[in-house]
Amino acid sequence: MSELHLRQSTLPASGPATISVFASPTSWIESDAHTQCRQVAALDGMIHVAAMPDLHPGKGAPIGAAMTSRLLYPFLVGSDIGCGIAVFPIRLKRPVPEKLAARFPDLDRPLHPEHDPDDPAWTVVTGEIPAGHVEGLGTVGRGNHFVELARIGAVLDPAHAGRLGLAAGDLVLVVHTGSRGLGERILREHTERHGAGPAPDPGAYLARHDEAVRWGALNRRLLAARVAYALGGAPTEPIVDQCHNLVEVRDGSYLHRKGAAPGDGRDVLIAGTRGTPSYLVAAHAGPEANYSVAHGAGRKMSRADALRRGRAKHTVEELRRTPVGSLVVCGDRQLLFEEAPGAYKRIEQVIGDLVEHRMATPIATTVPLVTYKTADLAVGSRRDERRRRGRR
DNA sequence: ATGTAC
Repeated sequence: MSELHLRQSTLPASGPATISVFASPTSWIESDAHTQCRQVAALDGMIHVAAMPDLHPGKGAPIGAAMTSRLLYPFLVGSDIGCGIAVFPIRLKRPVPEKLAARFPDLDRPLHPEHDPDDPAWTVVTGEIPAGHVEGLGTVGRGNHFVELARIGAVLDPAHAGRLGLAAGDLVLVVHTGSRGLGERILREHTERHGAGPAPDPGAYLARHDEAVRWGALNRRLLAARVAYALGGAPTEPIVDQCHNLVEVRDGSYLHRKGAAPGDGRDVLIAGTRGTPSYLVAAHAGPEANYSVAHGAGRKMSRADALRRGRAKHTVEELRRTPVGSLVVCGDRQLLFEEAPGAYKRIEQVIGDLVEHRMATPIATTVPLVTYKTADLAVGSRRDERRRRGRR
């Protein structure tokens, strides 16, 4: 009887490539995303498209998919090469969201080796900066990127959580960001010459891609260190750090992941939203899933729809103070609406689909306390006011 | 998701 649960829906593919969708029939997936999966499956050299339960339409290619091919297609990774989610343990004395939100540093302001040589966050940089790319280091970016202080909520696999050094109530920093301008430049330089076509010299693309992947991982460590110092903690090694936009050579073909995390025996944080928990899972996805799992709740609405509907439904204050009691640092009203929890699918449904298809086992949830999206104008003006009054 | 142009 479990056989039924193991089977995933299959979309008719126009070419020889196969498509598997790992979502239960009750999980709503926008039809444009299915269309994009068929378009990808029809590309020259495609072997198999695995769609995750957080599948949604992207720019040209679906987001939430793992795609194998005999040719390397840079656009199937996208511009944010190396984007991923890392989890860093942190110890703080009294985690009061209101106080900590005001202490988050400006993560839109880059750290520059020459302009900020004394910033303590540099201690996490031990080797060379990948590609020698110093622009934008230590910045979080926009869109769905964030840095979040969270506490471990439900512990669903105590033994596994224990091996990671986690117990209920512990604090972590969750960092979701990528390679900023570097990955964007790498894709643009390919697209200017070859459009959506495959890389004529896969090795040359892969060399630059690998640098962007390393840059993304370094950026997540820098961000965690910046925030840890600002909140009165200390930098730590990540206990989880998986990249969900990348390509790897596997079994002689190219496995492209776009909004899909490596799922072959690794621990992954699957992001919820800025008002719901996220799930730390042990991923064990097989070949049908292209060894991948979902990377987050997945957008339910386009940014335009979320903005339009959010404005009618929510006040800014509702979105800055979430249903789980956390605070969202975001001085950009539009981004606040675009990233509202209601613009995303229910994370429990996404995790449920992964569990049903035996692709992942939940370890623990992380519950947001403070999520940083972009500099809060109110905080800046309060600081200025204090300075004017001479209270340092 | 991005830097940059409108």
